[in-house]
This record gives sequence, C-alpha cells and structure tokens, in this order.
Amino acid sequence: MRMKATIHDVSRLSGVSTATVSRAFSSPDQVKEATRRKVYEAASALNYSPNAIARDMVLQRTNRVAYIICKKHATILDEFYAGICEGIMRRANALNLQLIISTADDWQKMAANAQSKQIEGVILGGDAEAELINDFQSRGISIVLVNNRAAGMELPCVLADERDGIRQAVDHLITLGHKRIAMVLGRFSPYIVRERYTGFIEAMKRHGLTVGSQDIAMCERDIESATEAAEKLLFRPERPTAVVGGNDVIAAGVMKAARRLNISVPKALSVTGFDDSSICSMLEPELTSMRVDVQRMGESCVDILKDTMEGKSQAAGAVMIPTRLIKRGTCQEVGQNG
Amino acid sequence: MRMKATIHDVSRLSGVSTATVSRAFSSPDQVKEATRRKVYEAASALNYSPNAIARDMVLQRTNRVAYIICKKHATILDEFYAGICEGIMRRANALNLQLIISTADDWQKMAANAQSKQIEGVILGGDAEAELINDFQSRGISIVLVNNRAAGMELPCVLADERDGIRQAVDHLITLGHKRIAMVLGRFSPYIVRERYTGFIEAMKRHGLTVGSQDIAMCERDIESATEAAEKLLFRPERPTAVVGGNDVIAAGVMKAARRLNISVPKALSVTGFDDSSICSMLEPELTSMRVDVQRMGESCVDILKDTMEGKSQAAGAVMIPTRLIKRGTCQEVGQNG
DNA sequence: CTGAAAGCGCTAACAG
DNA sequence: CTGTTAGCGCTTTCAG
Repeated sequence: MRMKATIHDVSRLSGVSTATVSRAFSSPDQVKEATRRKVYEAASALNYSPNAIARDMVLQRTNRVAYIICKKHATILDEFYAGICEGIMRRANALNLQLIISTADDWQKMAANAQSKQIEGVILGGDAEAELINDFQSRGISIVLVNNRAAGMELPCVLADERDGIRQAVDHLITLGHKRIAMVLGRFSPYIVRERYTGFIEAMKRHGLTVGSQDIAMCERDIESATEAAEKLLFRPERPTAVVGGNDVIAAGVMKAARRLNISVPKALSVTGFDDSSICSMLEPELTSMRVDVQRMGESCVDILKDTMEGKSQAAGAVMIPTRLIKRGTCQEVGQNG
Repeated sequence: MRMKATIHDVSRLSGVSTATVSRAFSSPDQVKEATRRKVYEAASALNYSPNAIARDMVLQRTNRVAYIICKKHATILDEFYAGICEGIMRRANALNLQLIISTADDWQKMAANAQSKQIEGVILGGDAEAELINDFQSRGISIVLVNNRAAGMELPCVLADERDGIRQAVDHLITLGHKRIAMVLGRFSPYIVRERYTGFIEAMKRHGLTVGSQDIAMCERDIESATEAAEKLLFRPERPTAVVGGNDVIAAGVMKAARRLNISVPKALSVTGFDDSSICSMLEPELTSMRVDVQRMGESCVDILKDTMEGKSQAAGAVMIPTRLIKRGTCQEVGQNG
C-alpha cells in the first residue's frame, strides 16, 4: 500500500492551491462550482480523503468524548450499563463524535498517557470517585454524570426516576391489598441504594405503613446472594406477602427462594423487579418490573454533553427519565389463594 | 480556562530546547537525569502534558482501532457481543490503543467522514458485509473478524468452537440415554447458524442417529418465537426427550413451552442452552449450557489485530476458543420419571 | 473566488 | 547528551 494522498497531491493534480482544495472539502460553498468539481475529480482519482488528525490539530479540537464506567466487575456486561452505552453510542455517532469507552480502573491506570487522550468531554457512569471528577474538571473537560449525582458539585446528570419507580411498585402492591411488604436491596452504587431505599420507606409511609429493619434485606448483586437473603426474609412465620426486589436479578433471587420454600408466586407471594431487563420475560411467571429507558438516558447524556462542550447550556441540573410499571405475572391480589 | 501549555512553554521555563523536552517525555533515558528533572518540574508547574494529536500527526499513526458490531438491533445490548466488547476494551486499554465503538449501520452512514477516522485496525463482530470488508481492505486497514468467517478471503478471525460445543451437548444427552433429540435454532448470523446446525447433524450421525427435518425447528431470536416453535415440536405424540437450544434464550423458550404443555423439565424433557449467559442461573431449573469465554475472544481479537497492524504475524488463520459444557439442572437420564 | 504563507504542537535526523 | 531545523497535513488570514 503506497502512501496516502495528501492535500498537496490533489492540489497538484487539479491545478489549484492547497487552500482551495481545503475549502472544497470543509466549506464547499466558498469555491466556484467548476473548481470544486475539478478538485473532487482529482481527489477521487487519487483516492484522497482529508486527514482528520491534521485537521484536528490545526482546529484545536477533537470531537472526541469518552464514556467511563465506574464500576468494579462486569461493566458493559451489565445490561443496564450496556443499554446506556448503546444509547450513547448511537447518539454520538449521529452527532459525529468519536466515542471512547473505558472503565474507571483502566482509565486511571493509564493516567500518564490518558492526560493526552485529548477528549473534550466525558460521561461518567455509576459511582465516580471525587478524585476522578476533579481531575477532569481541572483539565477543563466537560462532564456529565449518569446514574449518579455528585454531592456538592454542580454537575449535569441524567437519572432514572428511581424514587418514583419504587413508589409505583409499592402503590401497585398496596392497591392489590398487600400490607406486609418487604424489600431486598443489592449493593448497587451508593446513590442508587439510597434512592431505592428512601423511595421504599417514603412510599410505605405515605400509606401509613411503617417498615421495620427486618423488612429490608441487603445482599450482594448476584442471584445466589439474593436468594439467601430472601430465604431468611421468607422463613419467618409472619412473612411478607410481597417483596419488591432492588432490581430484576434480585427479584429472580426472591422467586428462587420462594420456590425453595414452597411459596407459590404470585399466589402466596407477589414480587416486583426493577429495570425491566431481558430476564423478566424468561422467568416463570414473568416478572413485573419497572421499565427505565436506558437508551434514552444514554442519548440524553450525549446531548447534554455536547451542549456544555459548546458552552450552550450551563444548566447544571438533573435530567430525570421517567420510569414505568410493566405488569406481568408476579403480582396478585393478596389472599386470592385459589 | 487559559490556553493549554505547549512544549515551547516548558522549553522556555526549563531553559532547554523543545527537542529535549520532547525526549524527556517520549524517551526519558536519552536525557540526563538532572535535565529531565528540570523539565518535569517546569512541566508540572505549567500543568503541561503532551498533545497527543500533534504527536500522532508527526508519527503518522494513531493507535486507534474500532470495534464494529455488524448486527441489526441490540448490539452491545446483546450479552454475547457485550462480553466480547468487554474483552476488547480491557485488552485495548492495556495495550494503550484507543478504542472506538460503532455499529455497521452507523459506520456506513458516516461514510463520508468515516474515511478520515484514522483508525489503523478494525474488529468486525458478526455478519460483516463484503462491501464493508473490502472498504477497509482497500484502505489498508488491518481487519480481524470475530464470530464470523469470511468465505474466500484470507482474514484472521477468532471463533468459538461452535461445532464442538454442540457435539458436547449432544454427547452429554446421548450418554444420558436420549435418542430422540431435537434442536431449536434461532436466526443468528449465517455463520453461526451453519456451524450449530452442521454440528448437530454431525454429532447425531456419529452416534448412528439420523435427524429428520421435523427434528429441527427454526425461529427468530426472541423468546416468544422460540416458545412457539418449541410448542409445535413438543406437541407431537412421538415428541423428543431432549432438545438442544440454539442459545440460552432459545432454551428458555423451550422450557417455557414445556411448562405450558405440562412437560416437566428435566424429568420428561432435557434441554441444553448455548453461551452460558447470565440467565442460566436464573431459570428454574438452572440451565445446562455451553460456556464460551467471550471475554477471552475479545482479548484475542485485540492481540491479533495488534500483531497484524505491526506486520508481525501474517498468519491469517482462525483462532478457535474452546467451549465447555456446564452441567446444571435441565438434563436427566431418559426415562427416570420419578 | 483563489493563492501565498504562516503556523497548530510535536518529533527526528543531523550536528555539535 | 543537547540544540537546530525541517517538516507531518491541514486551515486560515490576508492579499490579490
């Protein structure tokens, strides 16, 4: 493969100056139709296409943004973050932004070189450490948080309406007559845990229901852990008639526990999930869950990021993406044991 | 935020030439300890870090690679491709490569500018069109295929050992005494369909078992479609005692169909999945499946890509990632109905 | 509308 | 070891 053609080659072959070639590509309306045509012909004969690096260099901009997932293990393997990623990707492509993807760990490991990655904006997914945020801020890089809210700092962020989601789940259960409602919560990021926890307490309180410490179980993020936690919860004689799962995986664990204890879902126990992930329709019965439009969340991130990069909107507020109850087969009126 | 410091600023403040500053950063061993220290001091005082774009320009290389998923709908939302993506990402970061992610559709839509994306290598996931491949080839961009094999072209590719995986599943079933074994296959990429299909026929033949056209059902990729297809398969009086699912989602559909028809899994029907995805352990009973180390597949892609980019290995062969049976709860000896 | 020329920030010979 | 110098490929005044 021979050297790539440059603007000079095109200039020579078409008999116009490099400046004109440049204009023909970056602002076609500034060059006469005929000239333009000549340039394009020469260009395609030479198989020329502008070198983006050279352009970026003189323009002093890169149109490059990064999506950094701040999470320990599975990152894009986590369906939730994958969904956000998909939204970010699609929107970034549509806006002609280059998207770089990384994890917080990897990113910081590369710190030495990372400084020169020349990104102009960054979307931080999950529980971003203050240090990381500060680093970007000090380098003048635009930031958007997703699924997290940095306490104290005025950063734009996009969030699912977690609290309202939990409220909808609780309301649904209460409408069905449930009173003894428990929650099993996974060790998600602090922000998420707080929101879902608070949302639960608030929603219960609103109906005059108090929740004791034995009504909320904590577990890890995996299904085994959730199953164990749920088993304890369901083993008590005065066991709940419904449990809201911290997310769909946790809810699957609850269902598994119920099966082991021979408690029929939904006849003897109602359960709800959160995220409306793909597993909902694979479970039996299918899992009632809260839909959150993760792809839209991702798209919003990019839009906001672009705005702040261009200095358009300084609105450092939170964008709330609504959440919606998807009724499936795991909830039933209390006491309908037949 | 004021202008970023350049190499000249550092040169001035530290009293050495720009060349030395450059060396201090890119080949520290070529500059005297004392000088180096001076440079670093000046640099950090100015908050300087080398501009990667300028460097890339003069070096005529970008260290930038792309992962393009050639698939219609869910892309990284597909757990399988997400796993590959995770592997690619981790390895790319470790090797200091910049990773750009896109879908085939988006990529081609951006064609005009994409030419200038300055990527040096590309990993094509799934069913890449010949046109796309040719385009990259003609531009001298290194290519690695993953989960696909381009007929006729000598391109390096990394694949899971699909055929052997299916063979293991079939062997397992046969060892358990099954003889009437059916398959439900989803509309995956042509390559995958062919491999799994052929693998099935071959494995059965090896045991002297013939498979008729009614023993293989095709369906879409979603669970509803799989459920329908399986229902038909299981409704026959001479129904199979085992079915191997084209992947885990399909297998979940088979299980769902069995439940509807009141056929107990695994007592009256054994089923196997493929991919060993996260849903296996959420199903009841837990799904026996074939583990394929997708992350390792992703990592291999990057390693191979880097080698070909550097002209090291012209070995345009296929790298086969082995596959392993994970026994869980959905398979049982035939006829053990109690 | 087009051309000449001056860089963007960095690296790589080539001398010293 | 270090400095000088000549670009990498493109855009952009500023004149014509």
